[in-house]
Amino acid sequence: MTDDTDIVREGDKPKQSCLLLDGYLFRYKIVAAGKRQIVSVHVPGDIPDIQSLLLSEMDHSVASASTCTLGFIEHDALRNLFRSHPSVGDAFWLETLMDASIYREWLANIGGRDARGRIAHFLCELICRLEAVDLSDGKTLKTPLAQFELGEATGITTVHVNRVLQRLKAEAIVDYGRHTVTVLNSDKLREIAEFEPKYLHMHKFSSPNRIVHRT
Amino acid sequence: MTDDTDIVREGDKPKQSCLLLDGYLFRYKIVAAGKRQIVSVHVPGDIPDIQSLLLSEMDHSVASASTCTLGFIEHDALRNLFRSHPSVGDAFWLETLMDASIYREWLANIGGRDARGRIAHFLCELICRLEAVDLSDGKTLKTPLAQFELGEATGITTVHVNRVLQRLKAEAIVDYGRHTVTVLNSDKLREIAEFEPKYLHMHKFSSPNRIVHRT
DNA sequence: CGGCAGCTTGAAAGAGTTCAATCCGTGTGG
DNA sequence: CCACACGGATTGAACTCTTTCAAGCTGCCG
Repeated sequence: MTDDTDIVREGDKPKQSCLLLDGYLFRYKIVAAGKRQIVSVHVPGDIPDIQSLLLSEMDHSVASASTCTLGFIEHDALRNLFRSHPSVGDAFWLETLMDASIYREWLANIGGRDARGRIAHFLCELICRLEAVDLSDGKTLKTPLAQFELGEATGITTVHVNRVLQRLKAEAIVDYGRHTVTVLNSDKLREIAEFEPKYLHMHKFSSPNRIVHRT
Repeated sequence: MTDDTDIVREGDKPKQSCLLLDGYLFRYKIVAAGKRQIVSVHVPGDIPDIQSLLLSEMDHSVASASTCTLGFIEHDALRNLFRSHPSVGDAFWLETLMDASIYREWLANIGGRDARGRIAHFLCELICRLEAVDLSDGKTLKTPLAQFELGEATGITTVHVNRVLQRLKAEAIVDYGRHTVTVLNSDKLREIAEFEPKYLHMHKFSSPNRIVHRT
């Protein structure tokens, strides 16, 4: 699956869900103004659209943010799986609940912070989630979104995202490169973001992070 | 339960969930800046915190927006209920999914629209949800939030909320009174809001809207 | 070696915020 | 039953963050 390709579109009625194995994915909605709002970003291990299991029609789209690898699981298989193993059902529900928790935090982020804070918070969250699946050492990560997409995720103009990123770099806090994001001063970054990771409910995971079932 | 009282607080580990029978409830988070962000509003029939069933520690607070009536249901009872009746489990999961869908729309709303559009959208959604439970005729509703709270929900300053509301009234679109909100021109309101209710997944409900189990 | 997508830059305009004072409705105590 | 008190609503003016527009730059793919 290559860059910026839709995997499911608003209005679709998928018969399978996907599991992200490698790369980044994001969900977005089109705001009538013609703008696109990215509402979540997904990292390997996530199951970005189990919701289609119960809500037949997609209310948003899912697209790949990078070259990525996905596994597809038929809805029927999923349904059988969690009928016979209630704990699997719980796990899916939990996934949904954690998604919701992240949405709440994003709302607070976009609704309550200025551009600088929003971007810092976005990055803190991503690092945290990547560390949990061993894809970051807390300092470096593969750039998930282009600058303009970062803007679409945080509700900021491309131009302004750019200026904020430049300042963060000049202040030796983060360097948001095209391929790699490098955190230069994570204390400062967290401070700007007022980052408090409790909402990620990370303690739920011990390694191995997830048990994955394929069909 | 009277006005603006916390029902559950961030950090709590509730052993019961509540069902909103009458009045309004909202969830909020404190952004470190000292601001409060309201992340959702609930109307009668909603079960605002089933999530505590699986996510033990609250990552946000729930408060009453008005005098309201609630039913409490023990977690143990809930768990038994949906263990023995899988379809009830589905119903709860569905509730969570619909919440998530609303969060996504709110993100698009706050991230993508200006103050006027945000407020219009907020109102359109509320009316739609209230109509579904026969608490509005589409023109009139009991005011859910004070102006300053409307600001906390949409990420706008009280002062600016006030100015926007004044204009909406002057243009004969909505009259946001202290006790009652009156829609004067719902076509125009929807137009400003670019409102598209698909995300509410309303077709899921036929009357009677919900089957409620008490213990 | 194009050419295009995405990144940069500058200047000007605008939406929304901040601050600070005033008003108003309602509920409370005397 | 009146008067004060307080939370919320209003207003005005100054200010600033963010957007907008528009043009130039750059790295990378074909």
